[in-house]
This record gives sequence, C-alpha cells and structure tokens, in this order.
Amino acid sequence: MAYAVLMSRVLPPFTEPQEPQEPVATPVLLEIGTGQDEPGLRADAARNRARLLDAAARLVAEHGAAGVTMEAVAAAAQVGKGTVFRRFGDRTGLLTALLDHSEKKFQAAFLSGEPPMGPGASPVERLRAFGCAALRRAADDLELQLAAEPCPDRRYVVPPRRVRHAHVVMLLRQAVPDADGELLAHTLMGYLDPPLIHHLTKQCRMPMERLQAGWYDLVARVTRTTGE
Amino acid sequence: MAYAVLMSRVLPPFTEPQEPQEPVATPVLLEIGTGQDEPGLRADAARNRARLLDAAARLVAEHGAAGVTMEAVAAAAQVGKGTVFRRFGDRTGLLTALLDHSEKKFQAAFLSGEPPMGPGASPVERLRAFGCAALRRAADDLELQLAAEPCPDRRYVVPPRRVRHAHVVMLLRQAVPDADGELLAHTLMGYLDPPLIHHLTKQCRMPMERLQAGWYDLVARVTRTTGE
DNA sequence: AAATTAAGCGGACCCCGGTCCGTTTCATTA
DNA sequence: TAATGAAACGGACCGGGGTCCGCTTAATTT
Repeated sequence: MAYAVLMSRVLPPFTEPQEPQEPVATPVLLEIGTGQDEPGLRADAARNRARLLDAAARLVAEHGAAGVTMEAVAAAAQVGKGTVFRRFGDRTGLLTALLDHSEKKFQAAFLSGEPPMGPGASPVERLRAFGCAALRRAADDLELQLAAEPCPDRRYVVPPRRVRHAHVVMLLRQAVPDADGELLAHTLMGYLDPPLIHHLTKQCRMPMERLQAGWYDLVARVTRTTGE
Repeated sequence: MAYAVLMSRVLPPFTEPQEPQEPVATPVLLEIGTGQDEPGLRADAARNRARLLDAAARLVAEHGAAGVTMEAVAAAAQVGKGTVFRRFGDRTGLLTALLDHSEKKFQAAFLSGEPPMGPGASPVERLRAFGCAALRRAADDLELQLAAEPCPDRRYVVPPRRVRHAHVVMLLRQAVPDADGELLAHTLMGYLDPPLIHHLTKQCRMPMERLQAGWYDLVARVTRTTGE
C-alpha cells in the first residue's frame, strides 16, 4: 500500500511498526509530532493544505465529523480529491491533522510545561495530572477524537499515542522502577482512550468526576501508593 | 440506522446502550450470548445462514480475514448479497458469528467451568486464570478477532465484551469491595484487548510469557494483593 | 386445499474511501 | 529567461459496505 510512503512524507522521521521499539529518550520525543505547518512544501501544496484544513474544519462545524467526506472536503476547498489523499494519506490522517494543534499544546504541557504536569513534580503527581488533562482533552471534541480513531492495527502505532505512551513509561520507570513499565503504561493509557471515555460519559452517563476519581485510584493502585 | 433493528433480531433480548446498565446478575448472563443456531428462523433462512457461515469460514481459511467480502461470501454461499446483511447486520456481525462458537465455550468456562477459572476458586485466582485464558484466546485466530473488531462507538456495547466485563466486575466486587469495580474492570479488560495483544506480540515481538506476567502483576496491583 | 401474510430473498443501486495516471505547475539550474 | 525534472494536481475509476424495494416462499389460518 502506498499509505506508508505517503505518511512518511506527512510524518517525517518515524520508524516502521515492525522493529521492537526501544524506549525512546525524552528529548527525542518532541520531534515525533505530526507537524502542523509542514515545512518544505511547495508553495501551491502549502496553500492547498491550508485550504483543505480550513474546509474540513468548516464541515465539522456545520455537519459534524460524519459530514467530513473526502470528496466534500476536496470540493469545499476547490481542490481535486487526489490532492486530499496525497496530503493527508487517508481520512484518519486528515482528521488527525485537524486535532494536531491542540495535541501539540497538550504534549508541550506534559513534556515541558509547569508542574504538576510538567517536570518538577513527583512522578505520581505528574501521572495524576496527566490523566486529568487527558480526560479533559478527550471530553472536549470527543466526536472528532472518535472519528479520528485509526483502524485497530494502527492504533498503537500512531505518533500522538506513542508520545503519550513513552511519557507514561518514563514516569512509571521513576515511580515503580521494578515493574514492567511498557505494559503498565498501556494499561493506564487504556483508561484514557477516547472511545472508552465516550462510552462511559455518553452511553453510560457517568459524570466526569467519577472518571477522574477512578483515575486517581488507578494510579494509586498501579504505583502502590496511597490515594494521598 | 436499521442496524439496531436487525441486531435485535440477531441478539434477541438485549437492552439498549443508552440506559446506565445496572450490574447484571450472574444467571442472566448466559442469555446474552449471540446464539449460534438462531431459533425461530424460517427453514430457508436457517439453511442459508448455515451456508453463509460455512462459506465465510472457507473464505477465511483460503484468503484470510481480508478475503471475507460480503459479496464474496454471498456468492460462495449461492445467496443474494442482501441476505447476508439481513442475517448478520453487517460485516462485523458476520465475523462475530464466526467466532461465536469458541466465545461461547470461553464464557462457559469462566461462568460455570472448573476452578481456577470457574466458581470455587478465590476471586483473585479466578481473575488471574481469566486473563490467561483471554490472552490465549486472543492469540489464537488473532486475525479474525482483529477483523471482527467493531467500530469505536460499538466496542463497549457488543455482547461478548459486556459479558466479560460483567464477570470481571463481579470478581472485583468480591476482591476489592470498596473500589469502583465498573471502572477497574474496564482497565483490566483493556489489557486483554485483541488489538493491543496484536500490537505487543506481532508488532513489538513480545513473548506471551511477558504478557502473562504483566497480567499477574496488574491483577496484584489492582487488587492490592501480593503476587503470590 | 386455498387463502393470507409475514418473513425472506436478491440484485440493482448508492456512497464513500482509496488508487492511478496523464497533465500542469513550481523551483532550480544553466 | 529558457529548459528541465521533480512535485503536485485532478478527476476518472475501482471495489466494497450498506440500502431498497418489488418479487417469492414458507408457515398459518379457515
């Protein structure tokens, strides 16, 4: 499939899913993100990219995420359909690009922002804060996050997820050095997955407070600390 | 969408996703399953159903799950395409039906089988055994399980998942009565999700032993017990 | 056995994601 | 500024999921 090739242009330096994925050192992380403005793009390409994102955002606002059809976006941006795919790879890529700006801010917050999320606080405090922020982030434009969900076998390979995962692994290594941080991190991240948040808040009508309390409790159990 | 209507025929007595989902008592659970033989089906319908499942299984064997096209199945079963959709609702439904038999056996094992999975063992022991079995089950025909993965907003609503979830909730209620069993159960189940198993074992080449050890550790932490 | 009717049937049809490839446009080099 | 090659473009095209609706058939009733 040409998908990988296209994505390698969209998401520049990114290892293939195959290799065993050594734990990534923190400073490298910042380079993994999607890259909103996409440097090194020909003038017309850059312009079309902007028009496409603009059109897509308009469509979301007007008809919800379901209204974001590749053809519709192309038409609204006065651009050929092929162009949309060339630029974003596939529908998920487009939707992800739409979320990229806020995702970047989120990443900045936990990678290098103020405590308690950023460096300076204790690992457990940072984990707690991270979860709250992630819950909040998932709750805002849940619809888009849901629509941007990649197909099952890409889910764990997508850059934003890897960044978050690596970060949680790092915190867990500090908080519980003797545990299998990789696996525990997956468990914790599972709690924060948009589809689950959606199920609990929308389909089961759970209040966010309960989810947050659940997160605190989970962190406490996993790190074998007390709640306070 | 007519989907829900169709499914209500395929999965007879099943509450809508909307209501807050009260904890289901154990004896009821057995009725939730998909129902392989589908009683109350007209003779021709039952015959076609069987032919379709047969054809689908053949296609999986020959061309992998990706080869299971609704049209292909219909053709192989000498049946109209509409018939496939009438019977199984959608592709996911068909694939799920294909897994139904083994899923039923799995359910029987943890609901009423021998200890340590079935009743008789302690809740923590049952949890540990449950996870191992689930891991094993996910590892066998991973491909089919992956292909049968429902779209994100159905994921937590699908009968097999609800059965497992309810069961884990029950065990957690016994093991850690003061915790939020609903939420903890989701966390534990997340660890056992086929896409994650696939990612870890296939894309990251992790050995199953590590996953299993991870499960034991997770159960221990969540229930605040020691490993042994 | 004939009549009735609800369930089932099938395939034409629509929509949408994704691909392909001949044409156009930008940037670079001469 | 003309030539050249790579990158971008666009829309015809394809395949597959899902729907629709007029027709058929199995079960039931009289």
